[in-house]
Amino acid sequence: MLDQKLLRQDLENTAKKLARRGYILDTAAFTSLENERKLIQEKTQALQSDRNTKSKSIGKAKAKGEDITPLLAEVDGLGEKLKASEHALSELQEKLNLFLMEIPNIPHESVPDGKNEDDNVEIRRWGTPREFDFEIKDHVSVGEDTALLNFELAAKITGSRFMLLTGDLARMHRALIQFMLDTHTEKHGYTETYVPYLVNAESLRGTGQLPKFEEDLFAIKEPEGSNQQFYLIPTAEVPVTNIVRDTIQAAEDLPLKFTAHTPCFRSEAGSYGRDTRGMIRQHQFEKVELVQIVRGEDSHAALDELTSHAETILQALGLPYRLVNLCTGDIGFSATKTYDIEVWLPGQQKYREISSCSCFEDFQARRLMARWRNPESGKPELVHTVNGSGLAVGRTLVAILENYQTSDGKVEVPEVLRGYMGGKAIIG
RNA sequence: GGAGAGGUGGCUGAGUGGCCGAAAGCACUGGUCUUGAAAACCAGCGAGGGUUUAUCCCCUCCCAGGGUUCGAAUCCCUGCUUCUCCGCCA
Repeated sequence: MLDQKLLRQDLENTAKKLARRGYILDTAAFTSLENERKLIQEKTQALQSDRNTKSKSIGKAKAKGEDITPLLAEVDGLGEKLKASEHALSELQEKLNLFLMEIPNIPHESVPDGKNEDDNVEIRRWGTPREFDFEIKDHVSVGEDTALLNFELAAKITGSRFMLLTGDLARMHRALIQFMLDTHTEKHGYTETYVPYLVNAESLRGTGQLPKFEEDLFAIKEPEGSNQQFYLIPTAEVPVTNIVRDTIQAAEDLPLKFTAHTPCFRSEAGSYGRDTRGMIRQHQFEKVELVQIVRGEDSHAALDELTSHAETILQALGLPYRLVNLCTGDIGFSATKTYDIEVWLPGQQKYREISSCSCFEDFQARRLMARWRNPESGKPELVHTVNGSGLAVGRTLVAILENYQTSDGKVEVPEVLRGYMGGKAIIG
């Protein structure tokens, strides 16, 4: 959520910045809502003030034993008026709030202009794609030919866009998670967390998935007699970032650095026909997430640092990748800047997203009311949030299957994973 | 699932209808004292919003949402949640 004050004081300029990402801010609608808000709020507060002073004088008169009937006559009807005014105000504030909640974040100056992913800017490449001296397969063929990956069974058990891993491939999947978590906790200073996979609507509002993107989520059927709606998490970002919702952090505790492995559940609404083959786009996948809660001035440096932490994993696994600065038309709703890390997939002859690292500045923090106490002012200030995948586990598995396939249809185990796999060097 | 007790500022915790945004203690900040520090003493110290150049002033907030009342932290209802005991369970 953007700062209301910013919209009031610098509306045209803000609209211009939002236009860079293709969002048309309805400035006339905002101005009229805001003007009405001001009017009704002042009226309501005047009525409240009136009620307070009159009620106090009744209390005092009563204490002195005076007759209060004339005073009671004075407040007659005030309650109705006040109630009506308060009601109008809360309705208006709800409208204004919804309006604000649907405005995306302002792109950072360093984000390149662009319409869609074709306009993203490559920053650097790491590693050299391997030359194969045999006919290569894509990850689906490698997995199915070794009988370690099965989509048909998953479709029977559940439906499309699910997968089933067996034997050494399931083990490698687990090994990847362990390796990523160990690296981030031991080498990069993150604190491992285990979090709920079901979250409430308030948490999803805090990180920006609600109210706008409900169709991307799996909602749990509401329990009988309860008014709590739960959702399956689309990313660990939601439960982990919400650790700091409604808190004021001490300055010396920042930055907070959390990592968590969780499954992620996405309905993939609007992606019919995309990546239908293979495990690139699933309803359920595992991810190791990195989250940093930092002071405002540190957030863009933190983004660079966090991105490099994710890159470390690919480097250790020996998987070639490139780093991309997403353009204004491709960054997510809540992000002010996003780097995508794209891994090389020989089966597709393409670099494909394997991690997305974003800086949100205070956009999430404002919704979360996540603050820290600045010792210089003594006042609470909004924190900045930064997060990224370190990495998407399923897609990492895809990259290994394709990059490490052998001429006899097996898969070599990357060196760093062998310790997690009982020393195995080849699977399949 | 059953029975009971709770949820108040950064923390502990008092407050059962008006004089309560809220005692007291801790923590924190500033000062006195001290060569310095500690102790002691003095003072300050919740958050959000409106208005304002700013001070002032005003409004809201004692888990959340409703209700009663001229007036609610306090009374009533619903939900959430924490703790204790019993049952069940991995």
